[in-house]
Amino acid sequence: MLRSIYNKLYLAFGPQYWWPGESPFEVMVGAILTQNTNWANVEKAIANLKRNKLLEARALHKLSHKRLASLIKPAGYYNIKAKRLKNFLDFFIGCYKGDVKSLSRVSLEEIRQNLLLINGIGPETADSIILYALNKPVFVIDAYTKRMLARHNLIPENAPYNQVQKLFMQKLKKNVKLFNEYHALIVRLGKDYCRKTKPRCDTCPLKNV
DNA sequence: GACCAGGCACATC
DNA sequence: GATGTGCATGGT
Repeated sequence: MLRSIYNKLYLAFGPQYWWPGESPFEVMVGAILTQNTNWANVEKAIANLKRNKLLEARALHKLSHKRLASLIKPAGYYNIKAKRLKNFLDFFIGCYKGDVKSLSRVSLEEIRQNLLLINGIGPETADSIILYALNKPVFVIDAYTKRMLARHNLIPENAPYNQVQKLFMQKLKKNVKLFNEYHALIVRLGKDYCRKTKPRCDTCPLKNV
């Protein structure tokens, strides 16, 4: 079932070329900034950082809370996200010197555990970083994923993150490319068809699933 | 003007 | 363990 959903989505939408970011560090920052926020707003915040040449771990870490918050303002929740970025950078620089390669050497399980200890990084943000910045095979679950499965009666509306994740990871081959594309396709589906209100089920590629 | 967006932590019961 | 609330901008 999950495989045939993937096939239908890929057929309908084609490759999505995720994550929309130029470097692993940009992906990490974007993963935090996009929490409960429209991606277009995140892009504005990231553009502000780029314009000031601050899309780099140490440079970002040095900023005052006030400065960082004002730069990421378009992404919303800017005070709390400034703290969350700082918390992540404390870890990333403190333990790995802000070096993606050294973080990548650690096992998926250990990275995930450590990311989840950071205040402000929950399962979706951790898994997005692991999959899209570090290219390790973990499946990212988000609101769209749950909504899609719930609307097809494959999970209850309020199914917990880990349970839904297990569903995908047990049924699919643990493959970075597949996990990358699948989650991106679900987001695409969610934006175009599986919205919270006014879903467009009549023309949805999963209409007969 | 209401509603929503690629969550998460924390308070309260 | 479940349920509710704050955090905030910008597009539809």
